[in-house]
Amino acid sequence: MPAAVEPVSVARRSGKSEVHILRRTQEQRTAETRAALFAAAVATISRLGYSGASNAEIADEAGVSRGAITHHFATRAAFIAEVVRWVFEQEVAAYQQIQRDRHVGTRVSDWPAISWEVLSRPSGVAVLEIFVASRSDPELASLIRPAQQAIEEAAASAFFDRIGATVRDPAAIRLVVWAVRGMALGREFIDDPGSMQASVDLLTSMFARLSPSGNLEELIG
Amino acid sequence: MPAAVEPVSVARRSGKSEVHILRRTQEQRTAETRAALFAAAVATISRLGYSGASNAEIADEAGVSRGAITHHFATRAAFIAEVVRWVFEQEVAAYQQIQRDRHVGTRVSDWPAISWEVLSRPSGVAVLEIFVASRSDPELASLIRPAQQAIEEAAASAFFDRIGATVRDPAAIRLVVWAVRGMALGREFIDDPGSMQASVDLLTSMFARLSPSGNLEELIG
DNA sequence: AAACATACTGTCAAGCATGCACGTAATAAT
DNA sequence: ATTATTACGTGCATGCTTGACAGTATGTTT
Repeated sequence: MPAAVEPVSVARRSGKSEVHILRRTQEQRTAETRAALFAAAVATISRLGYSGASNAEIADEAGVSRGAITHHFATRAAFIAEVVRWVFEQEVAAYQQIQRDRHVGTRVSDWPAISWEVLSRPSGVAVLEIFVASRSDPELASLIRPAQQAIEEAAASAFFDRIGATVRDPAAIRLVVWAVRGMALGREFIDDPGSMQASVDLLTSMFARLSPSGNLEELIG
Repeated sequence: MPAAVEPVSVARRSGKSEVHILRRTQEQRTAETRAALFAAAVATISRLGYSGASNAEIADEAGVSRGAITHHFATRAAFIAEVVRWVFEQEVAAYQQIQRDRHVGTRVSDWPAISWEVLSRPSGVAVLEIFVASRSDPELASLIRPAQQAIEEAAASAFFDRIGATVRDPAAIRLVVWAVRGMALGREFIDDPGSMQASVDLLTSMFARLSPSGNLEELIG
């Protein structure tokens, strides 16, 4: 049936050959579809929660069929693991961009606000949900474990280097990251989500009062 | 078939009637089975994660059949919601017992350690997993919402009353509770789970240094 | 332009979880 | 004792999700 509709790339007859208005290289098609799938996964998990985010839902959100997911990723666990890595890359970039654009991050008291801004976004909460889900999925757990370690080290470097820390005690950074993650998650379950900001501000002010100079030793000493 | 095996309550013939060694009232049977199911739910969620904790797994862990769950709870969501309430009751009791037995809780700097001790237990993490799962289950979400509010108020009272707070600012208590929950969750995903204690200790020392007197105004001021 | 490679779609089978219906065992009531 | 009521076990049916496969469309190479 040559009269079939072509939803995405509209075709026209010009002479004998068909030229497509939207002509993309295979590389572009792959990159765009994968990006759309990653974004759709985050959006769908944010909207429906992890177990509500089936491949069918994600594919619908991305405007493709489930087969596209099957084609690009060997298994669902592999797909989700790549979603995690994609988000991590964006988070690292966001850390750096915030530090650069707003000239913050040189003092430890900047950490809570920066972490909150990055990790409280839908993608941050989505990744946390994936982490929780990985506890019932050994395959997924084994795939995201290395990614988790990588992000932990990347975040640590981004923070420690910025303040010029002499001791790289992970306790402070873990406190900030997981406390902020916990608050981001908790925001989903309280009546007034905006009120969680006050708790973040309190953590920030505690950091600032304990380390006026902004260095880490003063805080952990 | 009178020769059938009776696995739990052994029967003996004495004269014409059968007396059972383990004779419990219906009330006792119900209470014990429900308690076993609650404990089994927590244990199974801790071991396999929420979506790995099917009713079949939980029933196996409790030593009963799936039918027992069906009998006692109208639906799975109702079952899980009662698990949450059961855990909350235990948590409130644990808060009070710790404060009583160890004579702590009169200073805000006691909060992190007490919260950690209670919320980092398997049941605390299990409840958090249930909360996350409720995002994809509207029925479950609507059932645990009131329980969540109740525990929040109960915890607030337990803490505020104990330190004799004049201002009952929820920001501090939310910071502690959700930061601790986040750290308890994070502990499941780092290489050395024991190292999270250092972050809890850091939070504790920050509270102590900012509020040597132990009252809340000093901390949030 | 023809042949090939890659991207994507639609359908099907298998597995698993929940809820339901019915059967059996244990306790309570008469 | 008997009958009733409650507690619990077991098999069936439905719905949903993932993975597999065969087919179609689009892009690339020669």
